Amino acid sequence: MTPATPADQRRPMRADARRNYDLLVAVATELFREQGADAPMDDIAKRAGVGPGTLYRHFPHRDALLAAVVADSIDALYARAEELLTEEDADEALRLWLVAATRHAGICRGLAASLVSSMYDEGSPLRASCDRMHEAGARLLRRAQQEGSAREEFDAAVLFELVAAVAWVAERSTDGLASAERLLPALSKGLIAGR
Amino acid sequence: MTPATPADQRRPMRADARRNYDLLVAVATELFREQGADAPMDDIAKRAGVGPGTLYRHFPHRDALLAAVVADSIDALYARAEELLTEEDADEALRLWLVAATRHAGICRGLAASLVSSMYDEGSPLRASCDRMHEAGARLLRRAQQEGSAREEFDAAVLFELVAAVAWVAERSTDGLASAERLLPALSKGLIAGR
DNA sequence: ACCTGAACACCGTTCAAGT
DNA sequence: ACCTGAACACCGTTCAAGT
Repeated sequence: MTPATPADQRRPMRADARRNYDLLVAVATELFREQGADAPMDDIAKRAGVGPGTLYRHFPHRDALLAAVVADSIDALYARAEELLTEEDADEALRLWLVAATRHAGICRGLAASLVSSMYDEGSPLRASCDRMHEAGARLLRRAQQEGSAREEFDAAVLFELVAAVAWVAERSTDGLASAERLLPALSKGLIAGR
Repeated sequence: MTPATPADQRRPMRADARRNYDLLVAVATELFREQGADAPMDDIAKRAGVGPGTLYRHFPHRDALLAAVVADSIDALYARAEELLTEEDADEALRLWLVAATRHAGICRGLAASLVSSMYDEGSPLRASCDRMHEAGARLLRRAQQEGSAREEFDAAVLFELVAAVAWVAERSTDGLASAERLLPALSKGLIAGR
């Protein structure tokens, strides 16, 4: 499968630049978790002790910073997908994937929105993350359609959007992840019982 | 059922104030539709030809303005719910409600988010709209559970959140409502076919 | 009672000057 | 090659002065 090759490992950087890069990612991870993905860029720069210009040099858009912040979690989620592919019950594996993916999107408020947007935006820095989640979901869905009893008419794009949508609700509900867990069964089982 | 009694019909106002009030709602309706519910307040005031202070006097929060803007559509949606309650097939009525409610949330980008937030916020000016949609959904769901084959374990809150979530996805997908229509069947039928 | 618009705070983003 | 931070643009919100 596609190995993780974040931008920060490809290109060599001057030592002070690398220090700033890493520091900015660490600080952004904190602030995004505390305040959501729309935390002031200025605050991130300030807490990292650099000028705003430095922040924008490394990460021209907010999404570029967000992509760096979630890179590791995306790796973990992808690993989880591979694990689930070895689960004997294909339907159950798909259900567990929905749970894992929803939890992942809960890293910070606003992530679900950025991920969905990147689905429709070729040039987004989050595109790689989006694609990997998409691919992982596609495999699990296909297997559940062939070996299990997942309906044929749905595809990975629908899967991805539904997960993002549920994560989005969880973001603004006071009982957070609990609300996501109330919603997910409706996706797995459906509101109307099959004949 | 609860009759529509918008704030602007209860309290008498000086003629110029009333003119400004109505103008602001009309202008906001336009701008929200064009640019989404986060259109600059200043632009609304400017296009209406009033100072920002006047706007804030009538509508202390953005949501107060949004509530006034969607009041009519909420009435229409509620009427649609009553109509659907007379439909013979209770399951089909519920399905059609999902479609109607999703379309309604598509009035402007950002509406779904405000509606969901108001669900968890007692004091929100959108609370009344939220409650009416909630109530309408509850009736249709209950009937489908009793007369039709809707699953017992879901409630109106779940219904409301799922509709908002689907509308939210539609807002940021390039193919708009079409994507909502791809997603809704997954809610009605469910991803995994019942035994 | 209501309106006006200047004023302030806040934030994203750029860029000239530095090392 | 990279950093700094002043500067600008933009927007939400308030409030003193007006009618």
